[in-house]
Amino acid sequence: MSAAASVTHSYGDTIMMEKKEEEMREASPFSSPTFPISGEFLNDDNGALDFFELLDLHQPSFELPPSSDLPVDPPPAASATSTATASSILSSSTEAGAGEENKANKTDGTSGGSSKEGEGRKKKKKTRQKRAREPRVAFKTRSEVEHLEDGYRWRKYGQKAVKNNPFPRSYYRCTSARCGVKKRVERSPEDPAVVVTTYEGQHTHPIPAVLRGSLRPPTPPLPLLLSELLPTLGFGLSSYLRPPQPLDIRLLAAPRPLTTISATAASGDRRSQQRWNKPAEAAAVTRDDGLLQDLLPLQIRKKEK
DNA sequence: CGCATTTGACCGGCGC
DNA sequence: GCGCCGGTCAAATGCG
Ligand SMILES: [Zn+2]
Repeated sequence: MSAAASVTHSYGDTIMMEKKEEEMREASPFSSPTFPISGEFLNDDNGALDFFELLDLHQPSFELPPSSDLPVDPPPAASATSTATASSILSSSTEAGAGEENKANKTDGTSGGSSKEGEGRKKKKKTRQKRAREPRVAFKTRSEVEHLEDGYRWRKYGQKAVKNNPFPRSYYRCTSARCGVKKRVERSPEDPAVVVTTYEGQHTHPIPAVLRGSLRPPTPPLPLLLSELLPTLGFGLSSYLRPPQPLDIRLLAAPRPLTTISATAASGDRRSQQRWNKPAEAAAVTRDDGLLQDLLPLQIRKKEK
């Protein structure tokens, strides 16, 4: 039930505007402080398990094994500052009863106008390989802006509207020649302030030391932390991890954001979910230091245009 | 002029 | 078998 479409209003205005962001930023620089961070990690062994799908389809009731070898700590709810929307970052409980489908407008011209001008598209690879089910890692970040800087260069190759989510999902691919890492970005249907970034694959190259002038330290912040946690799950994620950082001016205002890490692992039939709540300091993820400062000018410059 | 984004079409899987 | 849906391609467009 629930006409998901109508959800669009209130927040929709704020978020929906893609280009309008710029204006919005200038207009309300501090109205909604964006701050990180919440990360969710999930791994599909071979079944391609999406936590999104889990959320959407299975609802909050995860397939958690009763044994729950891992102590699941209920997030104390991110006690966000007063100004911000203090909501539990780990909002696993998404749409309840999301089974309704509101068919409003389909961009896809499957039916209806089937007037294709050109001709059949080129025959792509005959053997349509199903792509190795690479582990997927999802990060949840509170941010107004969708562009979260993670140090890599991405090329957008698609944008699609997903069901039960008024916000479109964007598909990116790493621009490096050999690197086939993909990433998709979307906003949480319930909390437009939350941006979920899902990475898929592993980079086969070092981080482009771009970002003019100052570059980030070669030591990835998060991996260290996870390296101790992941072994429990039975896979090495440390290689993939790279928490996106909201590239936002206002972000700087946030001193010590709360970091919530959640992991969902799927091994064959079993699924185990883990959640960690740690202060940012402990995670040391928030070593924004001078990095953001460097990015600032870059952002501003863009905004200007 | 090169490259990133935009955007509609197409495709393959899955459920009815 | 058809239609829904998520995912990808590629031509066109925009931007520096
Ligand atoms: Zn890459």
